[in-house]
Amino acid sequence: MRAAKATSGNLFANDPAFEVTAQTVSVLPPLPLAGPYDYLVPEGVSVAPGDFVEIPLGRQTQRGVVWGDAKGDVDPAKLREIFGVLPTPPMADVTRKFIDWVSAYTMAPQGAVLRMAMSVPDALEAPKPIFRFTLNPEFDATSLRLTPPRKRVLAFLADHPPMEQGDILRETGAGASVIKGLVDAGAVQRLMVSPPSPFEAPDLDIPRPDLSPEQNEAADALCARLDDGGFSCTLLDGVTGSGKTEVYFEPVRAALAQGKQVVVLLPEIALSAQWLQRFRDRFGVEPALWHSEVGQARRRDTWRAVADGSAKLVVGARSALFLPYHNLGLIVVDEEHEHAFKQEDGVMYHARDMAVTRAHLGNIPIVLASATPSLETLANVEAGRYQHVQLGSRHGVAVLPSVEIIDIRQDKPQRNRWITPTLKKRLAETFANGEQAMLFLNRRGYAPLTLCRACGHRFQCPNCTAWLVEHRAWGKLQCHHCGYQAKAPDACPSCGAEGKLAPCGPGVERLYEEAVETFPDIRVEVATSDNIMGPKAAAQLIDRVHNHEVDLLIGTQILAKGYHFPMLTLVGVVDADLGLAGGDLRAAERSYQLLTQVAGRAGRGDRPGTVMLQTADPANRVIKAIAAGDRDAFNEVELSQRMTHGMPPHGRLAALIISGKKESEVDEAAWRIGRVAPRGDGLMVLGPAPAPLSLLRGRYRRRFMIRADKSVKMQALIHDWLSKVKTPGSVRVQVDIDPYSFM
DNA sequence: CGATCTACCATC
DNA sequence: ATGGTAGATCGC
Repeated sequence: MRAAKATSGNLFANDPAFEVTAQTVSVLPPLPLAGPYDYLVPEGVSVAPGDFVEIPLGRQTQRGVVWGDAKGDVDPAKLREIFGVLPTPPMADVTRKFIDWVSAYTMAPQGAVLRMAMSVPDALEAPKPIFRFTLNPEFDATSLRLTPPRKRVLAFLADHPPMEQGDILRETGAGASVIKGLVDAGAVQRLMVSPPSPFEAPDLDIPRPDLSPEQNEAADALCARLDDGGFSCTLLDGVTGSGKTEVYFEPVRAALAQGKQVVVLLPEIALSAQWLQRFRDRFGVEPALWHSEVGQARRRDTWRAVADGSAKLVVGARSALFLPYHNLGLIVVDEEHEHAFKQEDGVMYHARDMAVTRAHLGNIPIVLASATPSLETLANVEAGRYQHVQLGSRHGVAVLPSVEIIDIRQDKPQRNRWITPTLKKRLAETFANGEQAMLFLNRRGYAPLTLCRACGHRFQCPNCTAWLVEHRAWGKLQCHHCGYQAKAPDACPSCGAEGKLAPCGPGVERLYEEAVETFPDIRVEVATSDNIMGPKAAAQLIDRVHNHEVDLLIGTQILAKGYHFPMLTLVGVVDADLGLAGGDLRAAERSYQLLTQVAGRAGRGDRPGTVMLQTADPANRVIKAIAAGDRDAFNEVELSQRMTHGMPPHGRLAALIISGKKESEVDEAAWRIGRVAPRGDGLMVLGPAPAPLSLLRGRYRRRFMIRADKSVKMQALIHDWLSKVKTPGSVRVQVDIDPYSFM
């Protein structure tokens, strides 16, 4: 506990109804309560907003953050005293404002948002001190019995700064008892020091790498935004391979040179080993990483180092936005169009949008980078709210791949085969030239559906409205929504027929089988989230492809990320139509982005690349736009379609998800909510409808969709709506502002 | 009829 | 989140 500071005012001082002498404050614990609670501050202790405090709550001890003045809306007799102030640097004002803003926007309780900023309870404890040893200058050595180990230790300490025990032992070969003996004798002093930050300061003297004139111009433009000071949002827009990363490293360096902290948000950071290498090359150190795979102790150290300002550079997934920055000077959101930035459970927020708000509140610049910017961001550029920095050409000599369309209705693969004759021929040529190829199919497992040819039985997940996917490698049937697994049976569980179970449709495992059969002499590897787990596996795979130990890489969307394989010249998209169906608002946009990213894998070295799209609908506007390489045309059509339907970015969307274990209760609650649905101009409420996954993880689900004009106050509207209905506790009502998933 | 389970409610 | 409480359900 920290010692008391000077005392500040008293809230009830000017209210004659209360004779309260003690200071009172409101404290927010990281719990989904309605809001902060009021507490008394003990005599002699003073707290300020942002302080981390320990408080009694019910019969337990909780931690929370002093949020501000007491609200005074509860009986003063109920107030309890704060236990004390924790030895943690106080949370910055801007962080608290940000949490309030996110809470108001997402309609999640403030405490639920705070929980994301206090995700490491251990970090609030004082860090464990470490001990260092040095010579005692006042010690009279004449009476000391000098053994050889003692001599070595004393000599070592004489020409070194204070050292930790482990280092001394290693360097001198002495035992721990030698040091203890010297300390007891008074010859050596034990100093208690706070542990050094585990994060080295970035090296700002590494010169700017050789950038193209265009890259230099873009980098200077971004640095200028930083020099201007204040909030700005800039879209860094460049095709894959144009060197966006190296460009935004320059404003990062500039912000660091101002002594500020910087955060770079990446989607699926765990797999970006190549990005980290580029980072190391530019800044000479490891950044502070923040994502779900960082271990407990490292998390704690990182949280602390961010809070005390010693971690200057944070690279992380969306949750890194909620770290307790001390002095944040720049935010970068790379691959800003990625849907992985949208959190779909707990507090439902879009990290890119929240990042823009965070920059706004902090009065600092933010850079959004993408080769395929989201329509939302493009609309903001068009409206003049965001600035636009464009990188037109690929860096170095690489040229953009040519895109060819294969009409699978004309150019048919054999039965239960998925590679068309044309693609097969091109693959053969590629291997003959000693080059590499990639087949992209966004479907894990062997086959997406298994059915019985005798009785028509289909294997369905017991917890979800979804088919079980066969994973032949594991001998399992698996649900991709809830993780349910069952052993793949030989006989049909419905009719008992043996050997009648048939896989339907392709997955990457099945494609692998076909590839090996078709090209027996080439080396094929499969890459999906099932076998590439964590950064090490990803790095190893990248090495094997780089060293040309792999000729053909087959995989799902984890291959779409920005890996750089110079010898990869052919990309085959096995089913370009996947993801276009489904009636999802962003299906076309997402498909365009994904296929463009995949196409960007081809021909990044000095050899030109080719992308072949297999489709049953060559006239589709998404397919045509990719083939033509015409992003603007695609976006224009897509934006005008959204406009006519009042969809984002022109209008606003929200979803209500009503779920529970008992279907009848869920239906009842959904019906009652639907009965009092708001109506009005510029507003449309659809529902209740069974969600596409009407049963998910054992919970029945119904959905409402609210579409509103920009002028409608969506949150207030939903708040009023839901306050009119009381739903039983067994039914959960979730609000999803700006939904991305329509399942 | 007491033991156990569960829905609901409050926590400053 | 977490722990308490008042009914509901369970077991004998």
